[in-house]
Amino acid sequence: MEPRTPTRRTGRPPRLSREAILAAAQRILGEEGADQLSMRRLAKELSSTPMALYHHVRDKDELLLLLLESHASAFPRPELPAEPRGRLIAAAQVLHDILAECPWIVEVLASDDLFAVSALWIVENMIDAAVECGLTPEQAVYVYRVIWYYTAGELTIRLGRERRRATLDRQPHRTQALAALDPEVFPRLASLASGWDELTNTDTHHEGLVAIVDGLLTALRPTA
Amino acid sequence: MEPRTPTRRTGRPPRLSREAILAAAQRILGEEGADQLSMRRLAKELSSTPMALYHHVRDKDELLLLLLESHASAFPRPELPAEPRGRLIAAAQVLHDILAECPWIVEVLASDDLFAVSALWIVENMIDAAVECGLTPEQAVYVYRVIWYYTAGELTIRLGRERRRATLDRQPHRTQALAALDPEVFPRLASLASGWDELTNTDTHHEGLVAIVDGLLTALRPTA
DNA sequence: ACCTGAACACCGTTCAAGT
DNA sequence: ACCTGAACACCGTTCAAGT
Repeated sequence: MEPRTPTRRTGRPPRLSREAILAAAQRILGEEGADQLSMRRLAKELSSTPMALYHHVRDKDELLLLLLESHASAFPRPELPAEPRGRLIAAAQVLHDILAECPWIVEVLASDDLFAVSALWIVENMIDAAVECGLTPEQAVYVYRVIWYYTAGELTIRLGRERRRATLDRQPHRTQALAALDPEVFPRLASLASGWDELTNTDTHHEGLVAIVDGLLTALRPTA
Repeated sequence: MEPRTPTRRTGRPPRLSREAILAAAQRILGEEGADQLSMRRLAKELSSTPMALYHHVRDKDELLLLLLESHASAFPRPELPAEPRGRLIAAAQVLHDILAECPWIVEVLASDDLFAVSALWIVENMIDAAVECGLTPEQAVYVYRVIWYYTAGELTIRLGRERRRATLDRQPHRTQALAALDPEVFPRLASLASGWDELTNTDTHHEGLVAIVDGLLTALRPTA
């Protein structure tokens, strides 16, 4: 009379799982960098074949989005200020901080400017805060987009720098190219040449973000 | 007594040339898109072999930079306003307009945030205008960088959209994903869902740029 | 149901040889 | 000097077959 356990399995028991695949992918990402993460390399890491992976993820893009998803959901979710301008800035900052640890995802995200669901609360907060700042919903989306472009750009260039570091910097450095410029036609660039690398390597994301938010708010807000 | 012509050629006469290679590359770019431009495809276009190309360009990156170079130098160079804020904005706008026609270059440019020499006058003008706005050279470079990130981000996402269009849009659209959100936890996103695509497809680069410039100037400028 | 092997249709680039 | 062919060391993905 005892019924057969309803969750009876059929077929071969799985050797791989999404979790195992994601864990292996994270290992490669951490130890060898995003450029080394290929379906073939990942299969090797799991002592499996490339094709076995396609039983657990639809394609490589889905794999990358799953990685972002797990990274974003593990990220500590900070208290946001109640005051709208501060909330907008703080939310945008979290967005940046989450993605700064996986800039390789921007290439995937760029295809359609949207996100992992576990990061959607950030977008919601940004738009809501912008509306509370006195903007229309349409303007709020526009503010969100400008900030997203800024963030995506910073990440793209961050990724480029990382790649460059990985390729061991054998190419002539930009400082030299700048120093070689004719100071008659490029006075500013020529005089800045020696300090260029230092200037462009400093992290100024946050100040830029604040300035952008304030610029947008003053441009759009009805002058009360 | 007549000396032998000093430019006497030795060896085999060239069948390929940089110009021919660049022209063919531009043809592929225009007709089939940036994704189709590979060294092998380019060789085929020229009825040659992939390896013949390496006699005229160092590698694929150099080829892409040469393409940018020729594109940028052909671009009409507009009069810039004398007034510094306007000049800063106008220069940044040209930068954007030049690159908007070849967003695929951003991946290459991103490796080190610098340019084709025939676009350097823009950077020079941006930094010079920022200094004339009352900023220090260091602040001016920082302003340039924020604008460059914004521009690079817009281009990256533009490229993504183009790629998406090329892959024939067979994936479920974001509007659906947004509409499926719980309006209790994502009230803003849920209510915007139906208009999302339209809102995110409109070109708002210029307004964003102006707002960013003004935001940066008010944040940095000594309150006179 | 889950996994394997071989194959397809590509990449960028190096190297040794040909004219 | 300029070009070719074959090869190296990869990609993501599909398809037919195995257990």
